[in-house]
Amino acid sequence: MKALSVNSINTGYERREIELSGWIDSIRDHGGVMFADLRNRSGKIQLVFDASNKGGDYSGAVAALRAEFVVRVKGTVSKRPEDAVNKKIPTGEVELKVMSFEILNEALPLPFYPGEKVGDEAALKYRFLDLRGPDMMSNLEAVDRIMRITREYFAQLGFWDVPTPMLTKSTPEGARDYLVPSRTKAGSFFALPQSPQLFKQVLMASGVERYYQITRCFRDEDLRADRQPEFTQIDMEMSFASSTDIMETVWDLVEKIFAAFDHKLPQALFMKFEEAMASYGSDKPDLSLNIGLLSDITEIFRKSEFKVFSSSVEKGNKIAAFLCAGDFSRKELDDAVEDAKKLGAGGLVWIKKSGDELKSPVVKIFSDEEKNALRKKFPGDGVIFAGSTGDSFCLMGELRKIFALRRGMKKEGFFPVWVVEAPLFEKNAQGRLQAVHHPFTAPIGDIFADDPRSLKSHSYDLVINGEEIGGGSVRIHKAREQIKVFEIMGISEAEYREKFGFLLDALSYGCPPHGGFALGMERLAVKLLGLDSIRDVIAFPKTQNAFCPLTHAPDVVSERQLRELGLKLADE
RNA sequence: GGGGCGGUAGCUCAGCUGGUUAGAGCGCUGGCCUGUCAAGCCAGAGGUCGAGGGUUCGAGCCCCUUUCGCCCCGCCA
Repeated sequence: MKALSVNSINTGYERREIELSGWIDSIRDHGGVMFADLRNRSGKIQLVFDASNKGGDYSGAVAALRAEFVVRVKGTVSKRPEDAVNKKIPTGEVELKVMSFEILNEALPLPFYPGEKVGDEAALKYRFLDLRGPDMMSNLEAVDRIMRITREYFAQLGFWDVPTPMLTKSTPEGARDYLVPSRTKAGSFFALPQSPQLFKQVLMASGVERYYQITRCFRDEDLRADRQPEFTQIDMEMSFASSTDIMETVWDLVEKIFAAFDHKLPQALFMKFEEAMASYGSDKPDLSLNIGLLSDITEIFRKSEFKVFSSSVEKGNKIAAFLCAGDFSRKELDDAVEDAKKLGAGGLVWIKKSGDELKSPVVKIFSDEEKNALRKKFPGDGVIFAGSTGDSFCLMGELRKIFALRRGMKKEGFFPVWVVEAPLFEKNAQGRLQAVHHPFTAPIGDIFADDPRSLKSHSYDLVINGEEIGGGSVRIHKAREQIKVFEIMGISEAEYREKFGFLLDALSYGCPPHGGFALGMERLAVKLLGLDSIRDVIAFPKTQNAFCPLTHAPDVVSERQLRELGLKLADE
């Protein structure tokens, strides 16, 4: 196959006769001479159909060619006149004097043209046109590059790509499953995997030692800009490895991927989960925000005359506060209070601080002691914002983010951080303990002896600029520890045997210690390319209603298909 | 499940306090034009104003219902 990249055609090709295939991009007919661009995925070059040129077939081209027709052209590369050089394209110094052309396929007038900015509905319905544009084309190339680097990297380290089932078993916790009815076992269902988690652990029990996979995961939950019902994980697991081994292995890959896009990542920081919550109010701290960290000022106001605070503290709430440098107008402060209310706060206290001077409608209620303690907590100038409603750290963390973005307090570049040692359990809405990470995460400490609520885990999430790029952990590799975790979570023996029996079996017959990690490939790509939505790196994404406008999936099926599966639709 | 924004020509959008025949740019069709590259100039075609109902003498505009798209909360171990 002859591979001539359009972009590589330059003056070195002058007077050479070449043949190119591609699409007709912008036609410019001057009457007597017609220009058009030939575009394919490798670039664009100007075609010239000249009436005065022997064999140029100007009138044939004018009559026959339209935008986005697919053609094969033969012609001679020639240098453009000095004053006709186009600096905007790499091939701008040359053009192809077309001697003959063949229309490989015609195109109807298009709803929109490749590269044109168009709304999501049209873009997804005519995705092939959208993808034909240079931006989407380069996004697809970027994803290919990420996957190729990943495969080469893991192969070199002796990781094996072991595919795991797409038709598998529904597991009780986590996201809603996509279900696939079974024909041979009517009334039973497969689930599409939410991740290959259990299979990769079984592979460790099998002695694979080093596994990786670039694989699809499915979760039937509501969509967001960074969430699709199906997405891609770069998944890995290794035996006999410590947290550090795994983080280093993942980090080297992430660095290589960023380097392939000319980004040098700064060394990732390590931050304990606790600190992330205390300083950022989030398990996904955004270190690119140039705004004061959260502070706990609960103790300052525990006995305050300012009842908004003291009575909230009495109810067991904490008071979280941060300092935002710079001045706020009255309107901005009012907006800030509105923001806080929208997030579910009863209100928001603001205190302007300049040197030792504190100004605010509420500051006259504060005692001297309280004022001094505030000055000590926040030595800088600006506005102190404080909130005491419910989960005040989470809420103030959100506000902090909103203000920083609104006021342009965001640093350029990537700020990676490992968030480590998340608690093993948290209380859910029903008051039961559930796993913060997942129930297969190994505890730090003794699951049998220690208070489960105080146990931390061998977990590590990689966060870049406030976005979770991936997460992993060292796993529990002993059956009796795994069983203990299920028990703490209030899962009955019957249930964990039924749902996780195969995992417990695998752990019971000589399973090595192991751990692993999974990167969200699309999220990584979006960060890398500076895009807003993972739809931009997925060739055929779904809308927010999990619908595909291109294929019209999901769709109804025939009565016969349902019958074969032993299914009947409920009325209405 | 909830909050917000939006749906007007093929595409991107404007449309005032409810008032005559709903506009623009791009694209499309035809004509002119020999150096453009988002070509230019002239002319033309193109509309169920997402759908349904209501208020009104009169609705693209107001009200209700519904549907689709986007952003967010819940949810996503």
